[in-house]
Amino acid sequence: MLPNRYAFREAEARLARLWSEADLYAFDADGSGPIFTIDTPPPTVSGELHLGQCYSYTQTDIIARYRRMRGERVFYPMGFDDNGLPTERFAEKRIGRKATEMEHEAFIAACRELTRQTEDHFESLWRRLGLSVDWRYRYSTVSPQAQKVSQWSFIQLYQAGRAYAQLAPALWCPECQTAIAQAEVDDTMLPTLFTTLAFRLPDGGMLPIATTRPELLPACVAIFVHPDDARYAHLIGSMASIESADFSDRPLIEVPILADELADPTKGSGAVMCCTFGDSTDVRWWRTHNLPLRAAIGRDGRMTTLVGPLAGLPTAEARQRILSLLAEHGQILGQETIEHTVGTHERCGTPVEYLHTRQWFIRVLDQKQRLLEAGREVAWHPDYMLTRYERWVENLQWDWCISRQRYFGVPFPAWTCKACGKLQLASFEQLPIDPQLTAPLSPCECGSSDFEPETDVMDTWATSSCSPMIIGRWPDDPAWFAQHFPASLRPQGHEIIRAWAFYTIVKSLYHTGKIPWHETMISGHALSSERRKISKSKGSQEITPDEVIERESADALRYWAASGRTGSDIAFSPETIANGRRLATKLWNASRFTESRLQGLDAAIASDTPPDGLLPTDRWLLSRLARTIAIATSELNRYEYAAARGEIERFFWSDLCDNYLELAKSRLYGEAGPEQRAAQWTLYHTLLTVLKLLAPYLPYITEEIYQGLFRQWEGAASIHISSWPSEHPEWLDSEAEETGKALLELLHQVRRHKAERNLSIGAPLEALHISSQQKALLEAASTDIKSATRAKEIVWTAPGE
RNA sequence: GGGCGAUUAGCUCAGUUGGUUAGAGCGCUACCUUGACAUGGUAGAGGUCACAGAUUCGAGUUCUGUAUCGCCCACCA
Repeated sequence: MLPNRYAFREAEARLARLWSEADLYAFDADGSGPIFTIDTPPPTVSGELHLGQCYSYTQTDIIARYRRMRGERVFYPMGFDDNGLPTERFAEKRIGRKATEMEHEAFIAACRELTRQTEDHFESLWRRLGLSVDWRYRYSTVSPQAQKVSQWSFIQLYQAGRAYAQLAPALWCPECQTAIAQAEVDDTMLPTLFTTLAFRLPDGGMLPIATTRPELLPACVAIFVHPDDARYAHLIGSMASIESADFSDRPLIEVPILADELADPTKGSGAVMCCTFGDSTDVRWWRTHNLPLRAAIGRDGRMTTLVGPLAGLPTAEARQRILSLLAEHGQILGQETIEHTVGTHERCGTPVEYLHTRQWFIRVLDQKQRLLEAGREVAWHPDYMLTRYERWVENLQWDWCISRQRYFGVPFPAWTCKACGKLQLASFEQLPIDPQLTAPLSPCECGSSDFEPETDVMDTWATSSCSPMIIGRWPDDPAWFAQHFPASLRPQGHEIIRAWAFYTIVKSLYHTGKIPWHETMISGHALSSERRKISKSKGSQEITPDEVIERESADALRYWAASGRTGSDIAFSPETIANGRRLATKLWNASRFTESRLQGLDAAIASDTPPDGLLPTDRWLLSRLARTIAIATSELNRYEYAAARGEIERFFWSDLCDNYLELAKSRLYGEAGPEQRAAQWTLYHTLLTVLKLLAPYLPYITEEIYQGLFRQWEGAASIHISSWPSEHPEWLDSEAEETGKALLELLHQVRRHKAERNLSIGAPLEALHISSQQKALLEAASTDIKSATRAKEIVWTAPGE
């Protein structure tokens, strides 16, 4: 017997244990049937999981559960992205010391221990949330296997000429002392002193130049004006200069005045310094105009010897000193404070610089067309997300920089020969390898065995972009790889289409010539109640997933996560969570009622074959159910989980509970006989179907009811490995639906009649006068009409009477 | 500045190819302890579908423009 109350805390914990012990979600490698492989996003191990992640991971789980019930062999692994800068910063924060202040080995060991603990914690939350992951396949991007894949990928790309090292201007974070990718740069509004400097012209005239970076003056290599700017047209080609003996290695900075479209006549004086490098325009000009390189800022963010006596100062201090020196010499024409956006490193908030360093790149610029075609081969849900990918690819400016000057990451598996400078790659058998700890297997072609190991590590994207290959066991297990690559589905957030989706497509295309997955489901963000992105909102006032689960149940949290259209952002909503709770309670009570009315339940009721003598009411409900199944199925096929859920709920709440149960009550309470059996059969199968339809959303309550009420009659050990309801076109019955509509209208009128007279809905009626065109249809449902209206007698009158 | 989305009831959201009085839940009002459920039920109030044009017999739905918000990118002298 189902108890009166559903105690979710006890039940959810117990069921989660049960599923785990039964390996319920184990991938069946030897079975038959189509394989559905999910290229799960490995959450970054850089803090706690937040509600935003519960939001998107639940959506994926709903799809996984749906597919599993459809008979597909779902391969649903889970990974954790636990190397690279984000994890290092997380570790530094937890340890309270910086990586640069520790022994290399000790820092790595601390990172490993911390990530292991954190990942165990993540796993327990995911289990509690009910994610139907096959935990035997938990992976981590810093694991030996993932490192091996990542290093082998690099070696392959290098040998194919697609990876190369180059001295190049790269975005650099002086705080983290590493190159970073475009994708890691945030815009921050900062107040800045905007200073106008006086450059001298050959004719003795003066040229005003406005700048926010006066400390880069020693790195100034040119001045640019717009070719159409009448004020300066006559100056193009001549030189401008400024005295700089106090703060530069050259006493006079003298640079050419050049013309370029990118100079904006409306900004500052219309003439602008080009320094190597202040911003990306400088980089562009440096390239297109073949300008010399003068690096005023070093890797540590301090000034180089280019600034003469000021060498070694941090940039901010150098700026102050240079400004006061310029002021002393009367070289400042004006100053104002402005607000402007500065590129900052998203991990630490430090303004980024462009430095000329040796970095590893993967060539992508020459493959835009192929990458666009590949993107179009993937089915995007929702489809407009493809456009974001296309715009990103079309607007790519640089090749993909994959190297980082950090510690806890995947090393580049290579050494450089000190004698001849040739790069030596590790051999496959050596992988994974740290070239700083292990030497090459053979000497260099030139005969020397004196090698300089690579000290860089790869950016996290370089490894996480291999996720379909990591879960596909590339290249060690070709049979497995053939089964799981391309993967069926990549779920991910829309903000990283340009990063994760793009990089994954790049790698997949370069290594296999194929797209990495057939479909991708893009999720939106969960926003806090103030409509800010949850992962970015600061402070501890934010409610945690554990709290919500403890207070409201995992089912209720999942219910919220399945609201809203696929891909759209949604605000955290306690009201929606409460609705989830209500739905669970309603399911529980409807099931208890069903259980009580199905005493003496037998195999015939549980069988798929309906008994003879279904009443119009039964046939109406079944017809509505058939439509609900069809709609829910087609919505889930197009990854619109919320639309599917809405349809199921409407059917359950309104058709089944509010109407059918009231109509069928007297049959269910009344005498045994064909009419009662018809109602029992209808109720049994309708409730079971509703539970199955809701099982992907509310895995706990549906399982609890299934175990208590249905398992003994159904074959499956768990609702989650039972079969998804088939569509039953034979239940569609337009005549019964007509009757149903008439019945509902009748019920509505009777209920209004009672409400207007402040009568209880159960108040008996002496006689119910029905005047309807559909008398013939309704008459067959007399028993049920009396049941729902409590009419003692029905009097049929002709329409118009 | 560019791209993509959003703007519908007090709140959170649906509205698939343009077609009769625009939907749901919450909240609100009134009533009902009815033999599953008061974590319930019934009935009801509440919207000039951001704004301005255009196309059409007909526009929440298509087009153009404007405003506001979000994400992404660019700019950032």
